[in-house]
Amino acid sequence: MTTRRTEALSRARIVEAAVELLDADGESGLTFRALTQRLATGPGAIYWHVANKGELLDAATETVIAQAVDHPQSGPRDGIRTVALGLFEAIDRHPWLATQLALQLSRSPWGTVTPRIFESIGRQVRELGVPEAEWFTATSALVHYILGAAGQNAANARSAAPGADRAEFLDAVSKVWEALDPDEYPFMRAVAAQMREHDDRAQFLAGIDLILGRITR
Amino acid sequence: MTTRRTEALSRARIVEAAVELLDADGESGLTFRALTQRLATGPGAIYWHVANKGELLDAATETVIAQAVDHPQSGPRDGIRTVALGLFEAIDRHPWLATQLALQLSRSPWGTVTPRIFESIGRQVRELGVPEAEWFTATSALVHYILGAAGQNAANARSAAPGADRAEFLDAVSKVWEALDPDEYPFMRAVAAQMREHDDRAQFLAGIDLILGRITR
DNA sequence: ACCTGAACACCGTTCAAGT
DNA sequence: ACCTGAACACCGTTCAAGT
Repeated sequence: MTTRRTEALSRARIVEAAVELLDADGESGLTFRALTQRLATGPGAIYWHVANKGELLDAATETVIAQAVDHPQSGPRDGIRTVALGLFEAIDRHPWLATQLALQLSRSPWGTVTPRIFESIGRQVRELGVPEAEWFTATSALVHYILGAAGQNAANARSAAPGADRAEFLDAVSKVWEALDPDEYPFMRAVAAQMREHDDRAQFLAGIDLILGRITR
Repeated sequence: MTTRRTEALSRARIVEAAVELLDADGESGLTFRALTQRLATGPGAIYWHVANKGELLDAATETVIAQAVDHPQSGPRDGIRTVALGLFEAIDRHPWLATQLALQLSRSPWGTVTPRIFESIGRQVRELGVPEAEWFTATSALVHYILGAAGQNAANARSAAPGADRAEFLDAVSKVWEALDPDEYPFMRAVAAQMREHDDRAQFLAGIDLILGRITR
């Protein structure tokens, strides 16, 4: 579906098209051929506005994540919950974010998005009254949990049979875990039952509260 | 450097060569051309033993991670520390593991490695006396922290100037953080100083202890 | 059963040329 | 300054053919 070009090409338009492709077809959906077709142009035009594919991916991530990390002012505890849920929802809506953020987090030097997330959480950890020596550690624990758990949730949502409802899907996951070798996987089996009465957001927030509880004792 | 072929090709030999390529040149170093050259064979031969590149990557990950998750028996608290440090070291030695594990964790259904890690940690969480309702949440928090923090450490280690020593590198990171905009990044700046007297393993284990709850809670 | 290697479809990126 | 599009180097994968 080639969109007829109405306005001049721009970095913003290119990034916007990239996000659309990623949302529609996942990471493998973003190619320069698909992009040139959608923008009715040639690869050279895109390279005029964007250095390479990595930069494009970073820009797409930044655009989509920006709103989620805006600092709230409801107090540190709810503030952390709000940012965490914002990231959770963003990743749920754009599953490719999970991979992208994981990659950025394990890259050095960091890009622009990751420090923003750290800053947003870290600032509130500080306000929580955590001793200074633990600021970085506590913030790391929260950020890694948020991004990791949200990514896992998105993967689950993505793999659920399109027509099937949630209960069916959770039941299926639960069955897979229960089918594991009882000698090798006693824990996974024990926890499989919990899968059935599982509310993603509630479960996710329970994790946040658990970590918050430990870091504030 | 083409290794002269002395024994017949096998899945094990292929996976071994894949690990060597990944260790030497990172994720981009593993290509079927490099693999065929190193094994002195053609692509068809490899496809006889391995379904596709994804399966090869999974097998490489599994080989290298297997030892780290072997269950210890020193009691749950030290057991978790041992497994965590084992994963930390494995990721430190094979930095491509960080990306690979993150990808596997945000894939559904899970492969073979991720459930093993969950099982290994989860089993000990249970022994710790954590209430049943929190088993999954606490285990998730630990696993995501372990993999995320270890990945970050590996990225740091990888990007340190080859000749430079650790102190120099940490100083450089610290300077980058201190150079951030004071209005937008007060937290990152405040935490930058801690970077200078930073022991990776100690810092990593402090995170584990923080999530576990200090001492006995 | 196992291996060979040419060929295919597709990718990111470049660049001389146009406006 | 911005865009075009053919061309390049490289990728994972296939498959008819050999042993």
